Amino acid sequence: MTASRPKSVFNAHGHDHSACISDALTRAELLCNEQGLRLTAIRRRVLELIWDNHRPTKAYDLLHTIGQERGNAAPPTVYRALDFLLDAGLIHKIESLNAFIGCDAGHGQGHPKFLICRSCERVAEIPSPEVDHALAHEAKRAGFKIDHETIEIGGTCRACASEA
Amino acid sequence: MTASRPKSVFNAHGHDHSACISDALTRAELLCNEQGLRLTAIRRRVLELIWDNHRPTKAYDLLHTIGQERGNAAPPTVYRALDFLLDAGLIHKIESLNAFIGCDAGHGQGHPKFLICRSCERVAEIPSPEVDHALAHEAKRAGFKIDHETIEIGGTCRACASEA
DNA sequence: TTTACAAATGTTATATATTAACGATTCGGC
DNA sequence: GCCGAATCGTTAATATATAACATTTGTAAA
Repeated sequence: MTASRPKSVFNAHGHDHSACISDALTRAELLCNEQGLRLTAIRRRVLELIWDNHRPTKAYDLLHTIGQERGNAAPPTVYRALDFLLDAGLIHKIESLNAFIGCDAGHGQGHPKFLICRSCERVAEIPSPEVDHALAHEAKRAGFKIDHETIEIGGTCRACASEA
Repeated sequence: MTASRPKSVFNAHGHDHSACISDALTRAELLCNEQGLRLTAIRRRVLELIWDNHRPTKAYDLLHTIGQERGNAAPPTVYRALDFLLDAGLIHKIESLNAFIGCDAGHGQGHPKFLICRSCERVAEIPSPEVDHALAHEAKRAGFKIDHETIEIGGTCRACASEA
């Protein structure tokens, strides 16, 4: 919980990102302790690699890195760790990119929603009770019971727009 | 533009689906004529196969069908047709399923949004100015310029819920 | 109408993404 | 220490998608 944490990942120039990583790992350990889950070495390392930056990470990038570090790693090594982290709510999958991003709990109580900058490739998780409410309203109108929401907004962040 | 067209694809029992298909193909031809695009035999057939029902269609299902019909077909055959139809706005990709659905223009002026029933696998394209407005508001707050929205809501439709 | 260029398609190969299946190991409770 | 469950190693298969280059076709200018 460092003062240098940026308000938005889109203004992340020179922020103390090591704090993001260590905070995420600390939160993961707390959550696993609370829930009796085992944050094994592989799982922890995968989470750490995903938090290496604020860009979504691809499964095969993880596979290559883990493979180099351990001398061996097959796809299931990575996908099992990803499944665990997804189930634990520690990461999210970005469907439109086939990639994974650390959960920073920025969605609050609602479903996660993402702003994805196509220029810097950073992804911000945003809360929006307004969007949640509007979608709940649409679902109710259609008699549709919502289980899961995939909300991924692609575009250009403020920082990249002002650079252009 | 047939009277038997259902209000929702979730209440599509016994509707005259051939009208859905022919309407979609007619609209495609009009749009291509207007815009100077070429709706070739392969592209037209792929669009027709996607409109075969109101469920998302996978690329390799198309590949197998086209392959049988033509005696030959490699992945690029299908993916190039899909790219064309996507660019023309005639189909949408459902990112969370890696599958494709015909555009029925049900999103009106806004970005497309989908209700996806996990039980009957039907997909409904819904308009929602309310959701569009809420997302535009969030984007403005973040200084984010929206290019594209992926909004895919998974759950259970009314018809499937009442069957259970 | 021939030529020439661009668009579309054919073809081969490969990269990326994901899961199945089964054996070996390790962890935690008894 | 023993046992069952969870985790991991390993091999293989399946699913999704793109790169690269050759060939053909459509179209419009010369």
